Amino acid sequence: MSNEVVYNRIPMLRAERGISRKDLAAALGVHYQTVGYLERGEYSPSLFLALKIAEYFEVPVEVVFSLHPFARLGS
Amino acid sequence: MSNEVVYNRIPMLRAERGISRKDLAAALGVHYQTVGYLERGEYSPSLFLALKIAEYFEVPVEVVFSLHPFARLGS
DNA sequence: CACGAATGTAGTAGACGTACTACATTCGAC
DNA sequence: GTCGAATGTAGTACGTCTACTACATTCGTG
Repeated sequence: MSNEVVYNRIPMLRAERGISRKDLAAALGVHYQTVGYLERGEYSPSLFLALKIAEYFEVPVEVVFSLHPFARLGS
Repeated sequence: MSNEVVYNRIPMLRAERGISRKDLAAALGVHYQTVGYLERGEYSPSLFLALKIAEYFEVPVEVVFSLHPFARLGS
């Protein structure tokens, strides 16, 4: 596909909860480097992993992932 | 990853709107066979495609895709 | 300084997602 | 019965996602 850019807020959600990448990876059942790749935007996760991430953070998928850039915190 | 089963309601949403697979595929910018594979559950879409599908149907991702089976219409 | 924790970079390997072509099947309309 | 539309099946090819290992960097603490 073309232009497959998916923005994500994993670093923010993880920072909010104060957990490390390693802990998040363990909770999701993926390799800790995989979380690193996602946070750096090197690629976007599979739908399966995205759903697990949203489920883990207890937020809708749209809160974590978006086709359009997220607004900065300062409204 | 293991057990990567993602359930989806694409056939229902498509039936509700009365559009063909070919039309949906064209609207999403993917091959019409790709939609067929998704509906038959042969594999789950990328997050990018999943977000576009939800956006197209104007519903949250969770309405279209789930890690757990959807309830039948009869409550 | 030495150490560990958290993160970034590099590289290989295999499974999955998508494109694409071609043909089969079902079904309604003419 | 013939035709087209919608759908299912088969198969190849390629790029992306994930796992995994190893090493580098930054930073706080003893």
